[in-house]
Amino acid sequence: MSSIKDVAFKAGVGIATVSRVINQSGYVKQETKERIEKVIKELGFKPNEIARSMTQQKNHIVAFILPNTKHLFFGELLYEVESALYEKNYKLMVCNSSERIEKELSYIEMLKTNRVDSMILLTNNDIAHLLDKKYRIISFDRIFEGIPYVASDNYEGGRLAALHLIERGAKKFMFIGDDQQGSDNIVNTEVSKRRLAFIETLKQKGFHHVIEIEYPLGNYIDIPDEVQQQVLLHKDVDGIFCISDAVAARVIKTLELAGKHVPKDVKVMGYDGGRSFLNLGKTITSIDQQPHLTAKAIVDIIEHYYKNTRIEPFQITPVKLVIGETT
Amino acid sequence: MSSIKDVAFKAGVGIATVSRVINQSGYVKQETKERIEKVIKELGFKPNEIARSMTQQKNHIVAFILPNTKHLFFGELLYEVESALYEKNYKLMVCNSSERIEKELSYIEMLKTNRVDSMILLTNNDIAHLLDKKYRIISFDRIFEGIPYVASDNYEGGRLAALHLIERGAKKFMFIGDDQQGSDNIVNTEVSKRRLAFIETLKQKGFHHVIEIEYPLGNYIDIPDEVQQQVLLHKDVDGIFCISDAVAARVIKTLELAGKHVPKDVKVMGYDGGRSFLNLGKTITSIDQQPHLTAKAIVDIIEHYYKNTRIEPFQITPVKLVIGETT
DNA sequence: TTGTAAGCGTTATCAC
DNA sequence: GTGATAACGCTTACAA
Repeated sequence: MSSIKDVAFKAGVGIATVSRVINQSGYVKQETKERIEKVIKELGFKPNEIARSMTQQKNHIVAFILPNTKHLFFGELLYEVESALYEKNYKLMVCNSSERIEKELSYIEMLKTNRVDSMILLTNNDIAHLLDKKYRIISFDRIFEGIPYVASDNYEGGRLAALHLIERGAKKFMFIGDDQQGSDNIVNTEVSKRRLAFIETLKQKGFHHVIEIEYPLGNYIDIPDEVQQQVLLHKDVDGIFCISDAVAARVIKTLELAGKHVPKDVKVMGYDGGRSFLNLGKTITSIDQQPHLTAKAIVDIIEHYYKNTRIEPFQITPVKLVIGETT
Repeated sequence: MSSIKDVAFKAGVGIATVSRVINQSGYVKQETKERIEKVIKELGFKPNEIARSMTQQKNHIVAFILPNTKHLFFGELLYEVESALYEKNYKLMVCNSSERIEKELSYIEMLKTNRVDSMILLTNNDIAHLLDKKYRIISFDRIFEGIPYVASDNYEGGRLAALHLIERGAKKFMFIGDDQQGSDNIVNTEVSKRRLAFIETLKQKGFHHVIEIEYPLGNYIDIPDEVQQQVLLHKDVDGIFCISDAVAARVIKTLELAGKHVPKDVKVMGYDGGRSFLNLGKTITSIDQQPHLTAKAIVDIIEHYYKNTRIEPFQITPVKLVIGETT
């Protein structure tokens, strides 16, 4: 690959002038500029980004640490984040943590070694004390002291779910989620507000008894058998709000296998947007997190980091009720 | 961040010696080594990877260009590729092309500008002539002249599908796929062998008439209404093989809405592995591409590139029949 | 308006 | 065993 030197030599100018042309910085005589551009084209010269990163101590690469890219919501979020970054000319590195803290840490090292210069963090591990504030870090959904975060409006999501189930005529409610969502957990997560809002809203409307099923945080895909048993145990429940569409799908299947009709006997809602394209049977009523909006908020913060402008401590993006066939 | 210079100064040695210690190259007296390691720890020094890339003209970053990360199969493949690369200490950049050729080209530029030093390409666009053989490029599923590629055993997949449907008692067959899969297309894809094998195998078993429905390549998620109408039109068909689980899911839903029972009236198979965790209703019988195996094959080729060892022109990885509730 | 040269943080060569 | 020093390809003072 030809370098700036080759261009300078062939055009009979100094390398600084070539640099000025490719960066459109400083003054260059029109004539010189054209000559240089011609040579650049002839040689097919492209500036070496590694060398640029070297002088600027920045590479405009963002790392996204997330549990995995298999979960439908994560795949969508990743897609939106990458698309939004692309517009602004940042590049995205994916880092599957599989929820393992040691993998997360090894990825976080990339900030110290200048492999990436900013990082989006989506984790349930309590790694706050390991996050150096001097780096450009953004958290999604989890609240870490001193780290800006982005989340969709989980409280509103829980509220909408409660109101919708009430409107559909449900009288006896259940909430199903994984236990990291509890408000008294080590990791403070925005997600816990789904349950909170759901229960508070029901209370306000006169429904004081809500069955809460929480289970150990899993792989986002499978839910334990006990949960399914619990669902069948409470035969009078007719309105169920699940922490995700994946959980809702399982719950619906469990109910139907047991001879219950959804939504006639039981109304079931999920969370994330119901965009499950492999949705055999019914489409799920859900709360859409609108990942394109959270992605935009994340990229906004990243830009503020790079521009050294003021960063809001957090950004909450709107959610939307999506009515499917399960309520 | 402290540099190698700071370490050298504080340890009272030259920078070359420090370099030898961090790279475990060349001879360093045990005593010196220990002193340097102590200083490294004290300073929290980490070598700057940008500078390293500078001298080595390599950054061990791999780009993965793919249509999107929303499709379940892509999300899985991405996960497996990233995991396999992680083991070997490579980093992965994701590049959603949304099937747009200009985005693909802009990502391919990253090879020229040294932002990444190898690339996995998953595309339906005919960009063979734009791919410079001097770069480390690997294609998934598509055959481009002179570019090594990896694919799962699509022929075997089609064959297994035919045999399974026959075994389940189907007599009248249909294939549903998108038209880029046709063998006479501009882009030569391994995927076309699914159809080929399906039809050839049926013929061998005495079934000579297969209805083939092909439609313009879509976004991998929606299938056109016409396809669904076609499905209902051929009332005597009782064995359908679809190009993906996503398509199969739609077909099944269409059939069931029309009052047909799957699998009693019609047996339907998909492709990709049936791991649709949002699978309400029935689980789909499918051909598992075993993305962990293709991922491994891809990473193998990448390693050969870096080591400058001989690269096989292609790698075909095994598939597996997964029996669900739709056949 | 342009060119020279220092510097970014490493690695690698070559004396000592 | 070890330490200067040149390179890697660029940006950016500073001088001309």
